[in-house]
Amino acid sequence: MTSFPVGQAAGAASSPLLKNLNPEQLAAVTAAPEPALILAGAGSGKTRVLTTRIAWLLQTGQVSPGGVMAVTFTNKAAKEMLTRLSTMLPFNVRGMWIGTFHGLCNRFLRAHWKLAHLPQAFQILDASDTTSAVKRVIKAMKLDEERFVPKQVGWFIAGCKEDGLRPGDVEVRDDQTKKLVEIYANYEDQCQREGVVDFAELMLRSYELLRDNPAVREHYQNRFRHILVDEFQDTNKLQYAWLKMFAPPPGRAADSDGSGRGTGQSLLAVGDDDQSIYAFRGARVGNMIDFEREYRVKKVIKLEQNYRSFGHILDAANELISRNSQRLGKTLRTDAGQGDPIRVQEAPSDFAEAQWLIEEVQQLHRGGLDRKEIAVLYRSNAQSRVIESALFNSGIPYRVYGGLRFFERAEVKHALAYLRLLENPNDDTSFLRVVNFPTRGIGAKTLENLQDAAKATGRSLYQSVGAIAGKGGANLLAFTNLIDSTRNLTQGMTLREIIEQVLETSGLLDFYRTDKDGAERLENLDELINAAEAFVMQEGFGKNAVGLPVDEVAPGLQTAGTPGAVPDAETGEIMSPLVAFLTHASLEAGDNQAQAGQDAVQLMTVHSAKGLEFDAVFITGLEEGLFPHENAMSDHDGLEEERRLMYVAITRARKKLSLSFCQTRMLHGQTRYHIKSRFFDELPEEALKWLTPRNQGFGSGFAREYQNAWDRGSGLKGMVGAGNVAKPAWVEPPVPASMKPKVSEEHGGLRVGKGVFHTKFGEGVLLTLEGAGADARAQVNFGRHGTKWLALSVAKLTPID
DNA sequence: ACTGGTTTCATTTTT
DNA sequence: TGAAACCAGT
Repeated sequence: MTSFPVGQAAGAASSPLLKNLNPEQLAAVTAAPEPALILAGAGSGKTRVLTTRIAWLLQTGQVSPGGVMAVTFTNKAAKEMLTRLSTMLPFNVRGMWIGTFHGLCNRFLRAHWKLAHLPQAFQILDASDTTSAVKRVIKAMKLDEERFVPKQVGWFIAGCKEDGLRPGDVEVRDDQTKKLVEIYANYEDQCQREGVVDFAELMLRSYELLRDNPAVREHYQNRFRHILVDEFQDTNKLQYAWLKMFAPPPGRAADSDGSGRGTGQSLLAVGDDDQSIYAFRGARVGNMIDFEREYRVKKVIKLEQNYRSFGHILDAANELISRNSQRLGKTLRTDAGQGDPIRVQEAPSDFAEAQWLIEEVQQLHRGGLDRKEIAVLYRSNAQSRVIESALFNSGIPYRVYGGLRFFERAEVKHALAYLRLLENPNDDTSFLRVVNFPTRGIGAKTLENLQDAAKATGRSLYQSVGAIAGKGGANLLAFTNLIDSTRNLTQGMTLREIIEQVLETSGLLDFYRTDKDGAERLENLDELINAAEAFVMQEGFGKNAVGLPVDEVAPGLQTAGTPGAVPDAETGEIMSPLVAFLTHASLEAGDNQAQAGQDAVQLMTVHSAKGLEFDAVFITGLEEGLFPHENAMSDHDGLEEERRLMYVAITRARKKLSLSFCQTRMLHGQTRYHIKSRFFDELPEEALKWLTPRNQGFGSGFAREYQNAWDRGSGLKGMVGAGNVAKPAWVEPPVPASMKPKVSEEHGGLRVGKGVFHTKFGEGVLLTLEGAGADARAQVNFGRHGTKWLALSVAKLTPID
């Protein structure tokens, strides 16, 4: 692909794509194909710039769809990018490499599972799976769980991985670390044995694969001419290193030709150092400065024109953030005028604050503002309780963000565990999760014996069941038989049928049908079936979570035409819809908010508000010790991060911003006295309008009045909350029948129900035929080898009689 | 296996 | 304060 002088590209200037972009946005969109850093302020049209650039690159022929990689952090951001792109481009964008870091790593590892030393159907552990896996390791090592708290050990391991360290690489200074590293090593073995990977492993494994396989690395370096990274300030060390594998900086050893010129890709990093609020989970703002230096970025493009907020709000944000010392430097501006001043409320107590909030919300709503355009932000989740209670008692619909997501619900996880065991019975995490749920008389003692037996032989729990047949083994045997027979029973079934069958034979349905409050759980299990159905429809089976444009997979990998499927080069085997769905479930935990459609006030932490915007925003609990949080106040960096957090909070507001704080607050069961947040002193006085007299003392009549009104304060007991059944966000309108995967009875002499022969798997029975042409795929039961999906363009299947 | 009482802990979180 | 985890007793 030739890169011609940009900006002057024929027709580019007149392209309707570039209309209405401001000069900075235009510069970013049409930047030359070389490393670039874009400092994108809040509300500066960052996503628009990213998507327009991709569209422009494609439209001007500078790159083909397969040559673009765009990385985000959240599924939401990735989805948004895809949606916007699909309206700008005349072709299906699904096949492009646009996704989250983890999603793309997954694609990559599925395509190269052999090189990655993983089973093709490897499963992904979510956070809670990881913790319980770690817990098992600690137990097996007979270590003190007080000293080695599973969750913390999990963080340690993730931390190591995010620094690119394997157990052997960790520097051991003390006994504690030494033990931790041992746990890490054993945990690794266990995961490998069970064929599972955690989130950090997805990243590290694909990084190592690229690092250790020059041919693969070069292939991808040649392929991806344009790499775009969103929210670059949130990248950790490993993610940055991973990006470098695809686009090595000039003059490094990783250079494919050793010329010292780099490999000619254009790596475009978009970020905002002022919105870096995830240092506590390993994000390195420093990556931005490193990037600028290592890639010899010629010019940093700053997007400072804000299209979201009125002047007072931006003034406040600018003034506040200017107090931070370590900044790349950027000042937001707007053409929108000053707007309303920022209202500030001092309340005598947290109850009073909530009550004031209610009045304000009602007034705004009466004034014509949708409730969903009103957000109440707080620093920590615990603060939501009082506010929820007040809203509930006033009958104002509200929605709390955070909390359990759909695929994290216990009943859903149980169902998924059974499904995983069908695919991989050696998944001990899933085995332990459901071996005695619903209860089948398998107690702790039995399981301990089983685990001992498994440890002694280095086999999985499932494989060790026979070994302890004597002691309590009968029930265990019944369980493995249940799994095996369900597996046989579901051969050849559709995903929907498999799940229905599993729910039934596992006893889950019966259990919840008799459980007194199982109704909601049954609904969620029903929703799981719907989700699976929607998944199959939308993805068209076979692609899915993998979504690799098959003609561009990797050197030496022959692939079928199914968009997204990644068949094995030798056998043509593709992921089954079940594996694809399980992958989807771990990679995208689903929505965590109930009643998405309703017009309700939005309650969330400042962290989860990042990236969102509302007409009216309330930032509550602005007290020293809470916001900024006391745990962050000890060091300079911590305080600066709190300030950035406040900056993020302020810049969420479009029209109206209100700040509030309390003199007293119920915290950990005790009434605590606070002074107002130092952030008030860092905001421009002209932009603020104090609703209460400044510096009011404690216990004033004003205070007592509210206090009395709220002392009887009704708790949350018996309240139903804002809806119970999570509606998964991925369920979209039903797909017309014409778009459903084509099912046929016959293909090139193959007939459903007849025998077939495969060079590797031998004889089998053809169960299903789907799709046509290069897309055609078949499901075959090979008996001993199990049931497999095959891409017919790769797999050599011959009919037999 | 289930229950009810006791203890412990409390910042932010996506994948 | 309140939840979640843990433990002891039936």
